[in-house]
Amino acid sequence: MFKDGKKSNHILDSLPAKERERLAAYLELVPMPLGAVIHEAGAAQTQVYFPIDCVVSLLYVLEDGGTAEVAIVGNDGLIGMPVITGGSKSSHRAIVQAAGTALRMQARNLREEFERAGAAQQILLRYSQALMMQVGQTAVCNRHHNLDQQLCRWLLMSIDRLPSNDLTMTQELIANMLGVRREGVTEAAGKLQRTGAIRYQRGRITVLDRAQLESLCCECYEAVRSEYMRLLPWDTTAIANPLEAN
Amino acid sequence: MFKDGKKSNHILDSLPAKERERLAAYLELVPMPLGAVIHEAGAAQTQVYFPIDCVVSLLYVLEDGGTAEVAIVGNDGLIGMPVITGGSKSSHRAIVQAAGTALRMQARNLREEFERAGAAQQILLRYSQALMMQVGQTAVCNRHHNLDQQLCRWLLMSIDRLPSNDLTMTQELIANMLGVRREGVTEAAGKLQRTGAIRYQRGRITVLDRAQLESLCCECYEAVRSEYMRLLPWDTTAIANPLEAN
DNA sequence: TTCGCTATGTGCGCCAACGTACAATGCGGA
DNA sequence: TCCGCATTGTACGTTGGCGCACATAGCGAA
Repeated sequence: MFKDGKKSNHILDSLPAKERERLAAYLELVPMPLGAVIHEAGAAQTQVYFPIDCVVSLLYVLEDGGTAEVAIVGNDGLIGMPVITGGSKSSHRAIVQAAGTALRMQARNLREEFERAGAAQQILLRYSQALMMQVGQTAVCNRHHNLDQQLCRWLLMSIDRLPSNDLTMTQELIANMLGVRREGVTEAAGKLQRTGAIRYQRGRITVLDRAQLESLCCECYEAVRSEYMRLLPWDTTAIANPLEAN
Repeated sequence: MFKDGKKSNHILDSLPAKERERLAAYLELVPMPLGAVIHEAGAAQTQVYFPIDCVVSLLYVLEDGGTAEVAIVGNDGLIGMPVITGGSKSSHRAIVQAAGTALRMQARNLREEFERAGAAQQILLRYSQALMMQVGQTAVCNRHHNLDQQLCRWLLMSIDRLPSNDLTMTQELIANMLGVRREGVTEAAGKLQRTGAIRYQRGRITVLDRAQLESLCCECYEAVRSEYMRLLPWDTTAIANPLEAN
């Protein structure tokens, strides 16, 4: 779905040629190393990032140090919505969960493009709705679904945004994202490995049987996926007139 | 905080006189009866609502009928963000949790005002950021905090958006909102009643000791409250130049 | 090769919330 | 006044995830 072989960002790809070229002048390809904190919670965001082949998590950090992921962003979106919405700061830490590259630009340049009220504005607004839905689904999933299901959802959402089926990620880090114990992840991942759905060795996870993950997963994965497809049909033929595509 | 004695909606109040008058022509005062479904999940939203003295919940309904609230909206916000963001439909059911009144207008009229790119656009975008933060905090809270804490948060958020400290609400309905068992709410509410924080009788809850609720509550309540204050300083003196108020 | 560190495996008691069942209570209408 | 129903109270076994403790196993540097 999000995985398309092309190394690009769907938000940028969806723009008409003129807008895309205008933004291209500001864009800079930057490496996104594993674990890098792209934006700290509460800090003003001066730059925005369009992931190409990396995955970034939006994480909330509690006073006691506990963490919980509220959303995953890959080449389907961008990091830096508060730049658009005007609040400038976010309450969430943006941290690189899978290394790769992204296109970066100054926040003010994106803000200017948004204010032109063209296709970019339309697409950015739709993305904000998609992101809101994803965050809401995280809330629902946290309430109602068990760790096994949530791990499947998380794995699927992650590899959907990456060029391969491999993740470089320890169980400890996955536990931080899901806001659960590391031992719980070990147990859930062990089940998946025994049934052949995944394989893992010391910080490297490979999804072997995607269909099995989908069948074990809760409905949240598909709900978010289909809402992203509805709101952001990044297939360029479908985006011709996004307003009709609702 | 949100509770100010005035019967009004903070989004509308924050608008400069010209914008407010322009919108006033489209606004219609409507009753919001308890339990009314203002918008069903997946249906196109043709009207938007600015609550005055009612509270509306955004609820996600799972395939098995389970529910979970993702956000609470009162006179601090509006129902109908998808109208602005362009997706038109929402995945959440909007249901009246506390009866009262709201101002209603046609979606297209709000959309037009948004497209003028004036103060209304700025405020609506900031509201979308505040709402996003609230939804994210629901996710975090669902993951890390127990029912006692969540009930306190829920009660505080609700009465903050109402003119009095009374709620007409059965424990059964609260359980639906929090996505937990009714018996669990009975137990948690029983504790609060024994310590004198609240009083309740058959579908009517009165908050007696707000400070006690705050002390029993998790950090999520205050985190959301302060983010709303930062993004939407609806005190008209503070809103004079919202862009500087970030 | 060996050592040291990081990652994973496993076991245990504990607790919050669950599902279920049923009792008690109070409000409103006949 | 009394009945019926919605609401609240209580109990009991089950379960998923927690906190803790410690064992095992790979990988990389010396």
